[in-house]
Amino acid sequence: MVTIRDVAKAAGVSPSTVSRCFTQPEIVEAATRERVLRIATHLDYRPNRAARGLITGRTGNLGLLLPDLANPFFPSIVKGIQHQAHLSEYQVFVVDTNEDPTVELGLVRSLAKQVDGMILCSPRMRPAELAEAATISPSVLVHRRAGSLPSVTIDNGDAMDQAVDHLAALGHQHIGFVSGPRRSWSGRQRLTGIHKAVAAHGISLDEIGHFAPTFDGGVAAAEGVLLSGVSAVVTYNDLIGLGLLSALRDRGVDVPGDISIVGVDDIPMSAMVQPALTTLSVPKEPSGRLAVDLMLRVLDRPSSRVPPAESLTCQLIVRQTTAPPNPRAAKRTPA
Amino acid sequence: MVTIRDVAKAAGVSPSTVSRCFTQPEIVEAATRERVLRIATHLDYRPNRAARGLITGRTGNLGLLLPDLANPFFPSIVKGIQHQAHLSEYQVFVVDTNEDPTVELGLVRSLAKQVDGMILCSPRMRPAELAEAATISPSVLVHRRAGSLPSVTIDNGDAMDQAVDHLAALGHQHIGFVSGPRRSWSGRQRLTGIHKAVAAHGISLDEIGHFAPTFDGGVAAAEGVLLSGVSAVVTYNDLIGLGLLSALRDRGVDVPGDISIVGVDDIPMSAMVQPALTTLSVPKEPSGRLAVDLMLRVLDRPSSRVPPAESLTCQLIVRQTTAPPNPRAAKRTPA
DNA sequence: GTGAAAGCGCTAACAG
DNA sequence: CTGTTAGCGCTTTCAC
Repeated sequence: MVTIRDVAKAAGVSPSTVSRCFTQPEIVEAATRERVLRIATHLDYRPNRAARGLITGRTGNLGLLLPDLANPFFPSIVKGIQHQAHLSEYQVFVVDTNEDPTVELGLVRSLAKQVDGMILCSPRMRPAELAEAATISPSVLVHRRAGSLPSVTIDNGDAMDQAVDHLAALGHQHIGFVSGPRRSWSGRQRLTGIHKAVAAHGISLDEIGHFAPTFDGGVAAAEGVLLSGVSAVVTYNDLIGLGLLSALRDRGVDVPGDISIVGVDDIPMSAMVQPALTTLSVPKEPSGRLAVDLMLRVLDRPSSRVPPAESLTCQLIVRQTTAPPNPRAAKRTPA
Repeated sequence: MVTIRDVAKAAGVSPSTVSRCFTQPEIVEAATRERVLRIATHLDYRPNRAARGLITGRTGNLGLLLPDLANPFFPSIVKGIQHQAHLSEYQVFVVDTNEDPTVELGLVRSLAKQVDGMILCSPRMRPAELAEAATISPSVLVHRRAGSLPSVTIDNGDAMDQAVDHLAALGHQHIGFVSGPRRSWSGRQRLTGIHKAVAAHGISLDEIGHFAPTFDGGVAAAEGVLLSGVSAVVTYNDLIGLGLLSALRDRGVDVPGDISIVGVDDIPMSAMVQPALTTLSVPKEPSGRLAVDLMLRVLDRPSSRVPPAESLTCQLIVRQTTAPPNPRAAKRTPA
């Protein structure tokens, strides 16, 4: 392993000078800098970040906590985060909590020493725990807001507006919202959002159950949707929408003929399925990038008050699971 | 931040003793050990792994390189790797190369100092580069074999046997293999495997193009499949199979009525689509866990010759995209 | 503008 | 069994 001393010796300077060439290049004389850098390259010298971190207190690492990497919604976010982190020479530790809220805080603790900050993506822990996590390590929240912690979220209210506008324009008068996990921050946002949107249009809304945010959750929702007599639903996320779509078709219910479906997320699957799912596309890589930006800003001036919350807007993608309501369906739904 | 000295002072012992309590508990007297550990817990002391690494030369981190986290095949592997790594108190740096072979080696270099070893998952680099990577950091390969590097792969030959057995039993006489990236190690394995399998059954095989291992790649493959006149195909992976399925249906070709499809991987989507894709399920989390085991074994005794290559077997999952050949289809295919 | 010295938190000889 | 000493690779005062 080639150390800073090897470079120093080869360049005929002191280790301090070599160090400065990397950390504050401008304060070392151009000529020596060139020489040192050239020799460093030639020797394939790479600063040991752990050693550097020991003294600077900065590791150059970021931690990323997320509930389930196998949920197709998350990989794109991870990619966005990684991309942006690498631009600033940060590495990222990814930790999958397997949807278990009880391990989250412990993981933050065990990672704290090795990272400069944590990005908590859709964390399931309670607000008080979140506040504690932020105490342990500088944290930024993704897809959630809590206290005055920095966060990047999406505008769920606007998203619901778009969904309801679309459905109302198609002629739907009675729609449903298939909700996800009871404790999901986004879920609550979407629920209150759709209530408002629906009121503005003077159409009626049914809340349908709480279901796991998975394909199987959507399958389980089918019965409730049918019983409610709605002509269209917005689902908590695409996975539920896809499961619902599949279960409905299995029962001979036509989509969008009998029931329209709008999902949220725009996961890759939604475009691949037939009929392709109409959905609200939430910016994924951008969210990730923004989260890193926020993190870096926080790290740069820990005390100063940075804009703590960024909000991104979703985009409605009309595909094949939405259409005007079927008159027959209306008959099934006596007002 | 509480250091080893704080604990030492509070316990009335030297830092070395505290250190030993964590690294070699058995050599310190039971009574003192208890006391030290209790105080450490009470103070919420956690060893600084970077500082430890500086002297032991072991970081407690593993690096994981993979081509594309958004490919639904990889998340499960990552989960398996993480799970097993955490059991041994290892953290893992995940790096997504965006399918760019040219950056792989560089990433290995830049990560080398911060990890004890690298897990290279479906690496796209050339064998010589792979050898070089292994020089830089202890490496284990996943889904690829090269030289005598430790690796965990799947038995592609057996997988192709299973696929062809299934298709032959159904009565297919002329099948196709839709191949993926030209330089994929697994792809070559599967190709030679299916040639053998087909020969054993006395049925004929068409190789159809090289396509990107994506849904769109599968869409692009549809024309070639139709032109070839085969009554069934095995695709390089599920994503291609799914794209093909979709494109075929768009053209009014019935699956499995007119053409049967067998994929490889068993990604979540394959079970969710209608008709659900018959596929060869490759063990994903187990592969990941095994890779970590191998890594740890290598790290424990770097010199000794460990069993370098583990091979896992796939399991055929018969779903709805395979059926006996349609007589009409046979007409389209004059022998 | 550059070097010498000190020390980040920890472990590894080496004594005792 | 435990304490002392030295030093991992690096950055950072502080002199010069």
